[in-house]
Amino acid sequence: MVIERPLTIAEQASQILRKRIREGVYTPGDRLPSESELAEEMGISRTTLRAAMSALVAEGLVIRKQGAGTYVNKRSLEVTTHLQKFWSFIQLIENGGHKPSVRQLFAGERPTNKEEALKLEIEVGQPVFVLVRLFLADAIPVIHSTNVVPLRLLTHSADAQKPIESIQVFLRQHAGQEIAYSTSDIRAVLPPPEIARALRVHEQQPLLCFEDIFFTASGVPAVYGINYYNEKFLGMRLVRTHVT
Amino acid sequence: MVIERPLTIAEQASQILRKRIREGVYTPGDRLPSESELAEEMGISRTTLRAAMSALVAEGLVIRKQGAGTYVNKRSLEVTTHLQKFWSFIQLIENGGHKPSVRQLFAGERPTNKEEALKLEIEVGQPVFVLVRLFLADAIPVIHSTNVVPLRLLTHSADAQKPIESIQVFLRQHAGQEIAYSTSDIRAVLPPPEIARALRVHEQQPLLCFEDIFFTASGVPAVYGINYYNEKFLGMRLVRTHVT
DNA sequence: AAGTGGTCTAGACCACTCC
DNA sequence: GAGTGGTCTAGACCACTTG
Repeated sequence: MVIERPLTIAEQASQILRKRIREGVYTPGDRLPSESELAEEMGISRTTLRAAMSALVAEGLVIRKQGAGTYVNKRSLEVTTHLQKFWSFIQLIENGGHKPSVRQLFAGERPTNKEEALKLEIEVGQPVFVLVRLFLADAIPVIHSTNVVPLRLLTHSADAQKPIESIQVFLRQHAGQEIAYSTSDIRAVLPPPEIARALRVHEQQPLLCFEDIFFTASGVPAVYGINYYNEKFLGMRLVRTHVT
Repeated sequence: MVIERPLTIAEQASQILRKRIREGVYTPGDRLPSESELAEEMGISRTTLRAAMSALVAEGLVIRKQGAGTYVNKRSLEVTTHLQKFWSFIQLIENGGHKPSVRQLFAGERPTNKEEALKLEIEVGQPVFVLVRLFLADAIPVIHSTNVVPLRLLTHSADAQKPIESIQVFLRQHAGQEIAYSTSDIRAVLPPPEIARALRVHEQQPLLCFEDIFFTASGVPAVYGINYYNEKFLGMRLVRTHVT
């Protein structure tokens, strides 16, 4: 059971605007109604509408021009991935226009190795829960993901059978912990033989590797993840908006 | 001559807070004064202070806990790069704690090739201004950067002698254009021989490759950039904050 | 001059934690 | 219950473009 926080007014407004763009009410290159008009139409303050609009700006969906208006980005369709907020690989693959699926390769306990212990700030050999998954886009393996969680964080024991959707949800359910932030080290690597096999690439094929650490609000490392990403099949595109 | 926009109140407040954290007025793990207190102290509204604080949150410098307070992230020091922001490579290297320097390998005109023409949406063979630079951290080459600008955008001809700091500034000065947003495709590649030589790595050493396109507000591609990044010497770390 | 986005305010109410 | 951050409002003034 997942508890849903009700959407804020600003989030609802964002969704309405996103939908209108998607459905062509506002078409690429068009100027949107002014902020005041939209705010009045939706019955919200201009401040709140601006907050809603800022989300679209950050996504590169619209572009603000002071004194002139806000325009639908002509290239909004080319923009797929938002590294800022990509939390779920499933969504990443869906956004890329592919059919996502997951194969759970391993889920169980074992002692930590040195690397993991260092990153999670625990003693070597302490037990951890390990989750290895393969994400497929249209049945082609694109991401190999390994996640490691210190066992002592898990209050509710994990059911190894049930597939796990996202690490955030997993932690919330089994540890009562919320992720406050994460760091990702981005590297280019030649894949270890096992990974290359799983992703069906040559060992000489460079892969993107994301080494993530997820922290709770108290600054405790809760998850250590190593993710190999075959960007040949699934573009990894980052959008940056010039902040004014 | 560069025209400086005066800093907004929110930006000034951000800087003050950042400075206090850096100088240890607020130390890692500490709770900051409440938003109301800080706002009153600085003589600004709480709304504005929150905007200032949000910047620090996005950087992972502080962590907000509803009902409890705002805390200085214990790991704020480990956080170096913020991919979200438009970065200048110089700053990137400085943030990594190294001494930056630039070697300009080439600056001049030539006709486009097919790839560039495609990305810049111009005809093959149209003249472009090309800038090839090598960025060094403590005299070690870490980034090989090639930028291509359609020549017809450049109203003020470029002085090939003068070193160029950043593409944004270059465009502002020589084309009167502002960058509104950019897209970056992130890939892992084996470097072409020339790049490998410049960065002093083996050709079998995978490198991160950022393929950037910078757009003006009207959605016109203004710069096409290919940047090879040797992350072995300079970590590329991304921070993501869990948005509430 | 009119209209647009950019910034800021003072104040309200709510959800949450427990300093 | 007191104090904190989270959200929202109505309105003001400014900077900018010319829809």
